[in-house]
Parts: sequence; C-alpha cells; structure tokens
Amino acid sequence: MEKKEAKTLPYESDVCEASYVDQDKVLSVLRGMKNESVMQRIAETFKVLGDPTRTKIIYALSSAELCVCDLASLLATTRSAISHQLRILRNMRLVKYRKEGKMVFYSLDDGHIRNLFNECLRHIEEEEYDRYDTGTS
Amino acid sequence: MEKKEAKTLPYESDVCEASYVDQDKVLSVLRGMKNESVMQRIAETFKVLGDPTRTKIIYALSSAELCVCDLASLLATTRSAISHQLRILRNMRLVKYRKEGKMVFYSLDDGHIRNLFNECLRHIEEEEYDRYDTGTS
DNA sequence: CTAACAGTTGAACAATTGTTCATTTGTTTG
DNA sequence: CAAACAAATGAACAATTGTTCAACTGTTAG
Repeated sequence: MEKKEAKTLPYESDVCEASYVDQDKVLSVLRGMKNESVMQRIAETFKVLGDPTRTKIIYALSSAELCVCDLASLLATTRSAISHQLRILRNMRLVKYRKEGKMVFYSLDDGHIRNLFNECLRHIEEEEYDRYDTGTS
Repeated sequence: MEKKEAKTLPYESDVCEASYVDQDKVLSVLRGMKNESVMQRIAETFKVLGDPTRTKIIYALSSAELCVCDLASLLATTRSAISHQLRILRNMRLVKYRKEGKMVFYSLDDGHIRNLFNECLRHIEEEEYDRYDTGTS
C-alpha cells in the first residue's frame, strides 16, 4: 500500500486518473458510446476511405463500372497498385466485382458510400466557405 | 530511339498505357472527377477520422463538450496522446475549442461531422444485416 | 499447345503515423 | 514569487502502410 508522495511525481502519470475530471459528464458520455467493436469498425471504414488512391478509386466507381486496367489508366498508376487497393476495398465490402472473361469489372457495393462521400464533400465546401466568411460582422 | 522488343518485357510496364482501356469511358469519368486538391482534401478528412483514438474523441465530443483531461479519462490514455490527436483534429477544423482558465474545452466544429458519422454507422449496420441475409434467394 | 494479356499476390522497402517520455507554456492559488 | 496543475509540444521509437518489383493464375486467341 505504499503511497507515493506528490513530490515524487515530476510529470503526469501514465493515465489521467486523479485530476479534476468531471466524473458525471464522463460517465454519461461513456454510457452513450457505441461498443468498442463498432467504434473499431467505424474507424476502419474511414481509414480505408482515407487513402488518396482509394478515395479516387471510389470516386471513379461512383460514376461508372470499371476494370482494373481502366482504373490504372485513370489514376496513372500500375495495375498492381490498383489491385492491392481493390482487395482492401473488397474486404471492407465497399466495392463488388463481376468477372467477364479475363477482365474484372468493379463497382460500388451500396449507396451509403456515395452518401458518405457527398457528406464529406459538403463539409469541405462549407469549410472553404467559412474561411472567406470570417472577418465580417 | 532504341525500341524495346516485346520479348524484353517479361512483366507489365510502369503504367497502364497500352492495353485495352475503354478510352471513352475513362475520359468521361475523368471529366466528372473533382480536381486533385479536392480529392486530396476528402482523403485527408477520412484519414483523420480513421484513427481509433480520434474516432472515439469525435464520438465523445458529439455528445458533450469535454476537456483534455475528461477525454484522457474516457479513453483511458494519457493527456499527451489526446492533445496530439486534438491538434490534428483542430488543424482539419473538425473540432473547435474554448479556453476557461487553465482548462480547454473541445467540441465539434459543425454538424456535418455528426452526419458523416451517422452515415458511416448506417453503412456498417446494413453490412451486418447483409451478412446474415445472403443465402436466401 | 503456346503466346499474350488481365488480374492477383508476396516480399521488400521507404515513408508515414501514433504513442511515450520529457520538457515547456500559461494560468491559478497560496 | 513559487508550487501545482492543464495543456501543448518536440524527439524518439515501434508499428503500420502503400508502392514497386517479380512471379504466378487463369482466360482467350492463334
């Protein structure tokens, strides 16, 4: 039970335990939190959408069904790089595919992804607007 | 002008240039694409939302205004780690802050972020549903 | 069958990223 | 002023990530 004296703590301890935390507020937020695995899944989804190459693939597929070679040409990169990224998108069920001979055509898996994209775009545009709006008044 | 013989190309060249690309389709998609900097901004936004710690911070802030110490307590991590992540969220204008004495209270910057979050959640829930729905025809 | 091609994949490498540790800044209080 | 505390920050480190290179699978056409 050795109690550490305050003096022996020159900087913060590992985890914020002691300080003036608003316990009630924190507990209330904690209760409203989705469970860990859902949070993990959300983070993962955003992360997958957060790579420039994948972002562009998704955007391209939101306007047409395309094969690997089309995408490579469109994004000026190799088929290999595209293929690696498509696998990640496939695993996250963000895109689906259809085989036709030796070609494989990819498209978006569902409409939510398009919505996510548009919502993000709206945020960015509003951000842009705000930047020029501040200063008046 | 040394022309390489086909035989000296045992595998694909750097970029998909030659092959059977549907030029019309690709050009049409390309025209519909947002410009590079917008795409970059979208990717960046998703990326920032795509780290588990930041995802949780955002989610927590979507239900209450909190200080660094509250967040550290809530996520069971150090104030330093939270502070580093908050800077990133600040830079992307996803959160705003308000100083009160030596405390700093953070909150979401605008409503779009909440929408983005909810849209993502809906995608995940539908995904979950689909997984148990497949098999029947 | 063989050559050519679309796509996939594994290994390796460089680049980026998140956390920790330690220090610093700025505010409040004794 | 000095001690105490919230928060911010820089450096360092381990872990993760995206691309490239090279090889491989499977399909089509001569």
